[in-house]
Amino acid sequence: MSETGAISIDKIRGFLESKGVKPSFQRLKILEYLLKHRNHPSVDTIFQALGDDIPTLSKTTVYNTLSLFTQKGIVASLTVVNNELRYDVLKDPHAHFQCAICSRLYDIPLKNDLFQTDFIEDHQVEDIQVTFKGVCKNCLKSRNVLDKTS
Amino acid sequence: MSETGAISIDKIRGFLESKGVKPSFQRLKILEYLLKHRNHPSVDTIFQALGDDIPTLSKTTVYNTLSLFTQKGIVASLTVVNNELRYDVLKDPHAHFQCAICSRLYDIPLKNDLFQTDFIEDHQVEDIQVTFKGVCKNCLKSRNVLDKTS
DNA sequence: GTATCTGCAAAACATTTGCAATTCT
DNA sequence: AGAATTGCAAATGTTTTGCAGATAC
Repeated sequence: MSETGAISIDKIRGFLESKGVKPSFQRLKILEYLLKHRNHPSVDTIFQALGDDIPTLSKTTVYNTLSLFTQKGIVASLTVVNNELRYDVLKDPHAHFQCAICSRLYDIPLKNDLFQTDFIEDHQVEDIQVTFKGVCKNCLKSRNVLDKTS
Repeated sequence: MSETGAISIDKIRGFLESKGVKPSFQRLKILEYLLKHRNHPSVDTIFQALGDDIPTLSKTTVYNTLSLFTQKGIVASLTVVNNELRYDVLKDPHAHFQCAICSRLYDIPLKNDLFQTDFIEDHQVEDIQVTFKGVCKNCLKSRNVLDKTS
């Protein structure tokens, strides 16, 4: 497993405090999880994953914490997959690619300057979400295998 | 009310048949509604609106029909607003602008050629959704009024 | 007459809300 | 003790499923 975002609990605590959020154990663990797993987890995924560390954890707390984080600009809830909220730690603006087959979400860097606009058609733009849908490289590979064998 | 897409029932019937969908009364009415109201209605909106024409209509049928249409590539379900599915008749690729205040959805034409790509990072792209979020011109106006009076 | 389509009722989910118990200082 | 946080249980809202009745060819 990739441990890309291995950040110390102390740094996370400091970060939360700097954002005006009291760093409770639950909040620390949830943010740590989000930083470690950059695959846009759902509330349920987070809840399941933290169950081992925090046996008394309630799903309500996960909901509460994520909406607090959203308010404070720490995470963003994004384009819904299968009617459930997915969360993303805020970082450089990027697009998402969602596979129609395995429904995995990938991050796509956005180099294009289309997204520098502050106004479109008199509307004031504050956020941009770009989602590509299609078949991801993994599923393309499996599909090719099938094509060959059939 | 704008009646932009006034298309005859016969044309709609022919279109459905060409897509391999049997043109039942319910299906005709639902597609007619989608063509006439290009404001990304929710299942409930469609259900309410057609209640007059089809008193026996069931919400299940609206769900069934829309997922059939989605399968057949006639409509696309899109980025969820307030956790409900919204539907769009397929037409030229375009972006959406969602107002954070009144939560209205606007269509934004996409002229940029960023979206001609068939592949990004080895993924095969079949659909692109671009959603801008912010404050729409109407709400900007009201906000300005408030600013002046306060 | 058989396939398909429709629609009611119930079930399955995700999310929110009310409130009591817990924790922190 | 007082304020904030947590978590259970119930409520809400959307979507799905099972199945019986209606409809179409």
